[in-house]
Order: sequence, then C-alpha cells, then structure tokens
Amino acid sequence: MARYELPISDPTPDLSPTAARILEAARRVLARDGFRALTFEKIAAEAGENPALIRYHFGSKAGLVTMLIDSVMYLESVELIEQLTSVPPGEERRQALLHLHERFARDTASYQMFYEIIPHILRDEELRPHLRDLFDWYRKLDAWALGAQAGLQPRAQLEPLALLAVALADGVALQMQADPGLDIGPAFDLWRTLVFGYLDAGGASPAGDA
Amino acid sequence: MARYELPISDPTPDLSPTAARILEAARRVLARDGFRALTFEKIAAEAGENPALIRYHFGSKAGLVTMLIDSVMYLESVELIEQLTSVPPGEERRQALLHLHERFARDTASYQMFYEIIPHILRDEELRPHLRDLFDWYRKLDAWALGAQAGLQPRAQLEPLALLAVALADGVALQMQADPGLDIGPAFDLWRTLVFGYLDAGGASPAGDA
DNA sequence: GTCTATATTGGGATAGAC
DNA sequence: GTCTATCCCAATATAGAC
Repeated sequence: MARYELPISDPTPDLSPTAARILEAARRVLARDGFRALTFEKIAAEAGENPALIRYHFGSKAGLVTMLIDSVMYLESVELIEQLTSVPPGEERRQALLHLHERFARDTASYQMFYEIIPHILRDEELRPHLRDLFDWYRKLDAWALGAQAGLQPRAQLEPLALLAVALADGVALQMQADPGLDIGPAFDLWRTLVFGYLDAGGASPAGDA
Repeated sequence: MARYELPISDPTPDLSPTAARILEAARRVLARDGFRALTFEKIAAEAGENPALIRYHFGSKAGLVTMLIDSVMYLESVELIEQLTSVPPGEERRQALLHLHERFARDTASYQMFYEIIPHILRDEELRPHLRDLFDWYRKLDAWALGAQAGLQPRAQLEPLALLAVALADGVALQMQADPGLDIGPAFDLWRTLVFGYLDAGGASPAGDA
C-alpha cells in the first residue's frame, strides 16, 4: 500500500562495511556526547578505525554529517512504521498510534538525539526539506491510522487532527527532556479522551460545532 | 499576585552598559547566524566593542553563553506574561491564550532561536533545571488562564490540559520551522474547539467520561 | 575599564606513502 | 582501500600595556 512508502529513502544502501561501521560509530557518539563532540578523532576511536578513513568514505565532515542525520531520520520513520504495522488494523491500531506517541515521548534517549540535530537540520538547505517531508509523512500516517477504521468520519478533520497529534508527541517529549521526572500520563489520557471523543462524534465538536 | 512571579529572575539586572551591549549583540548573532557562529570575533564586531571585553565582563565563553541563554528564556517569559495580562481577564483572556500560542508558533524567528539553544540547555547541568522551571511555569500559567474564569471547572483536569497546550504550541512551531508555508490555521481552530468543548462541559469528556 | 599581542589548542583539509 | 605526516585555520585563553 502506498501508505507504507517511507518519506525518505535509506541513505545507506550501498555503503562499504567500513563506512557502515563508521556511520554507526558516529551515531553512538552523537547520542552519547552530542553534536559538537562529532569529531574525526572521536568517531574513529569509537569505530576502531583511522580518522582519515572518514574523509575517504564520506568526502568531508559535512558529507558525513548529512548522511548521519538523514540516516537518523530514516531509522526513526522505519521504527514508527514497524511498530504501527505490527498491530492489527482497525480500532486496535487507532488506539496504538496514540499509545505509541506516549511511548516515544518517554523514550528520552531517542528524542534527545532528535532535538540535538534539529538546529542543524533547520539551518541546512539540503536537510530542511527532508525534515519537511518527514513531518508531512508523519501527518499523513497519523491521519490514516486515526481515520481508516470507523469509515464514518467524512466530517472529521483528520489532517488538522494529525498535525495536532504529531505536534503533541514532539512537544511533550521536549518537556520530558527538560524534566525526566515529569508525569505525562494524565495528559496523554486526556488527549486520547479528547481525540476519540471527537472522532466518535463523527468529527462534530463537543460544543456542537463542526 | 503570585501568578505573575516569573520562573527565572532577570539574569541581567546589574550589568554594565558595555556588558549589556555585548549581550544584546550576542543575541542578535545567535538569532541571525546560529549557535556555532557565536564567536568572540563576531559578537564584538556586532557590538562595536573589543573581543577581549567579553572575557572581562563575562569571565569566559561559557559564562557569556549561560547568561545569554538565561536572558533569552527570561525575555520570552516576560513577553508571554505581558501579552497575556494586556487582555482583560475573563472569557476574553482564556481565548487570548490559545490565540497567543498560535501567534507565537507563527513567529518563526523567535522559535528558531528557541530550538537553536535547546540542545545546549539540555546538556548543561546548570541550564536544564532553568528550562524545567520555565516549562513548569508555562504549565501553571496556562492552567490558570484556562480555568480562572468560569469557576465551574472543579472536574476539569487543568494541569494535564495545560501540559498539552504548552506541548502543542512548541510542537506546531517545530513543524512551522521545517515548513514555513505550512497552514496551521485549521489545526489551531480544531484545538480551540476541543479545549473549549472540554472546559465548557465542566471537564467531562465528550464521550461522557470524566 | 579598555585594548593589543601572543600563546595554545583542537580540528579539518591536503598530499602522498604503502 | 588504508594510513601517516603535515599544514592551516579558527577560536579561546593569557599576560600585560595603556
């Protein structure tokens, strides 16, 4: 189904074993020590390779970083689609989406890497469109997962709702980053109540307005 | 009123005129060229001062950056409280809060700076608690603005709702950063419908569940 | 308080041997 | 394809003159 097409293609299909090892090492360094710790020295040490090999395989520092960020975004989209399709379609999958959002928001490590690379994506003319596509895909995926079941939501505004759902996951994750002890359970419970109340009313607002 | 106490104190109360000029210059460089462009050279050029003065007034690069980030967070909280209190209390202010969120999300320049400094805040043991306090204050402020009027929301879960509202503003702003052409109007319209429907029902969910 | 000159570091690029 | 040696630049820190 067309819904399963990923927003960005795997940037690492034909990478030599050494290059792949270097890229994985770079991802570990990024996750552990942050963006500014991404030096040839550290990555090579992490990979057990020679620093010069990075230039050989990726051309330049910028080349490595671009491919690294692209692969991070790619892997996150793969992760989401795999988790979501492992659930049987129907009402169960609709529920699963919002629970997945909560689970991802609680995954501090993963979102830490996400917010670590955001500034560089936004400032890079090549990478920003990739993030745009990724968000666009997330919104389409969420709209599909939320509306594909009941079949009675012609009046429901699924695209705006999906935008809210995606934004909520990212925003809650950010508050989680600032305070890992924050209790986000009640907020997500409320969110699910609001969303399913809206959808089950056929897209009519609780106040009676469509 | 205690509600107006800001979450973090002004980090620049007793700063010499020169130091204040340097800090403002640093803020402009950060907004325009990003975090990694924050060098003594550039800041001094922007301020029309000598690079060595930065070290004299702020001790070190880290000292300047810490005060810069603190002042950015402080100014954003001041901005929000001023905008919010300029609206007469009651139903009008409740509406104003969610419209403010939308307006801020559309303010690409301001949120660009926010997401630019996020990674450094999260990795800094001194700054992260400040962000935690700021978020905590935002949630309290939103809960207050959303619930202070009607007087009939003892059953409404204002704190979780406020967490959602804050997250939504940040999350939508991020999608806006990735794609400035994104139409977020319908999503915010839907969000306001959901929130006020929930509140006007006295906190009961549209599905009849509290 | 303000400025100059210099030291030192760290990192990325280049060239070329193996 | 892998590695070494070297150059170069940017950026922060230091010392001290004015």
